[in-house]
Amino acid sequence: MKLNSLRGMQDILPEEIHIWHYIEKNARELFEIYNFREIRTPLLEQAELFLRSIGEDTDIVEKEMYVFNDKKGRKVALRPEGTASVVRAYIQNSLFNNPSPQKFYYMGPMFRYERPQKGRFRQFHQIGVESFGISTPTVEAELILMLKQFFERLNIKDLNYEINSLGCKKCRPSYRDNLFIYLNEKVANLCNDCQRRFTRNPLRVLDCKAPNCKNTLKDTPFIIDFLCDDCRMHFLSFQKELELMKIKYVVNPKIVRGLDYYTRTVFEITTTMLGAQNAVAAGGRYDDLVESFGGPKTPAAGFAIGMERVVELCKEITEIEPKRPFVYVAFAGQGMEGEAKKLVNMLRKNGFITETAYENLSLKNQLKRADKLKVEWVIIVGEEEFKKSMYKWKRMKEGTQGEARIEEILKILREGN
RNA sequence: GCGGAUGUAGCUCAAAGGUUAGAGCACUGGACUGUGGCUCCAGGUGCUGCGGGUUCGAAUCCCGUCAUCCGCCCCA
Repeated sequence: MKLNSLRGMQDILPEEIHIWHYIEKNARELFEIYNFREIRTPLLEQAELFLRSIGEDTDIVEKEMYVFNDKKGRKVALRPEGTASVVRAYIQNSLFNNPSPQKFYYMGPMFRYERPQKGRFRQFHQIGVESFGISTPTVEAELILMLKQFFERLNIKDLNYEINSLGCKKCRPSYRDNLFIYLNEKVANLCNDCQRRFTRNPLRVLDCKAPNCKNTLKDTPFIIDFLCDDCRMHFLSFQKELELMKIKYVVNPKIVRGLDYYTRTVFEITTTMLGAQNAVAAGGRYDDLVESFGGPKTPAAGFAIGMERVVELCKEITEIEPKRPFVYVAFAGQGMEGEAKKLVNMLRKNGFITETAYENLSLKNQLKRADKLKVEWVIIVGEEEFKKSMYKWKRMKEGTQGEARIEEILKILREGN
């Protein structure tokens, strides 16, 4: 019987792991420059954490979450996103007692039971950040700027920055009422999905891509026209910040987001290069979430980057060389195998990526293997040279070679590194 | 959850119901016992995704199932 990985879950092979390392390294470096620090939270949490943060009516919770009972019958869930866990950890560890802002980043797998597609998997990876304690839109602006620099580092271009405001506890109810009245007149013309959404969560209707619905909803009122004074000011000064930093953006009143905890600012960064799964990063502000979990009233904002999608873009755009062994140690002649082993250990202690023959191969075959491994240098431990305390070195690309003592060999390798 | 396309060697693909299922690349060994790439030779390259059915006979037709891809939905 052949055992395969579960649907939508894939192996990341050494072949492409270097791209992941490259992206992760850039994220760590950059985020730490902005004083975000890494936090690691469990992959498994009480299911209720996500029900209460993301929202019970959302698709994520309703049909995409991996939920099951553990051996004691507790309802647990694999995390479908990162924010809820970080908020939980922030409260549980009383991190709000530390000076504001508290800034965290994380990277790791998330799980959603979705139908797999290009750029969409059941186990996927996100790099995310969360910033707690500051209510001014300078926080969101900093997040966007940091994202922009992140993508610049990776040489990813042609991204669209779209922003919107969802208002707050004060202004959203009046908008919702208004939208309901408006939609009530048109509901007969909407698609089946939208008719369902209309009763469940009217805001979701705005996101529909069906041509007919789009047309019917041309004149739908938008939330940004119903913002309270505070929210409007917040949104305007957010845009001002973006302009100061020369970030090109588009206000897209249709961005609704699939998680209920967002307030005020939301944003999406999209690309046209990945087909239907076009969001590479998204996030927003969630000023009520910490408090709703029993923490002190704490404004907060964050974003998440879709790792697989960024990897895909990197494959198309940048050439990142995978790591290859640097030196191959070959041997020829009586008793040289042991001497070769000593040399291998020595080179490895000196930090060179070293490979060697593990079986008794002809020198020809050893060189053949070295060639296939694409190593830069071969050191041959040969009987004749060994008598003179020398080794033969060979630079594979040029085919040049010579003899040298060990100190010189190390020097040559260091210079060639 | 809905609609569509596709599953043959590690990879890219042939074989239009009829011999023992093929080609290129890759892989392993040899020609070459102290020198890689080139060439030549030899060779695993395989439950034709899996399970049924139709047929004298199925990679080929039908049904189911699983997987992948595309679209919807949703999102990162």
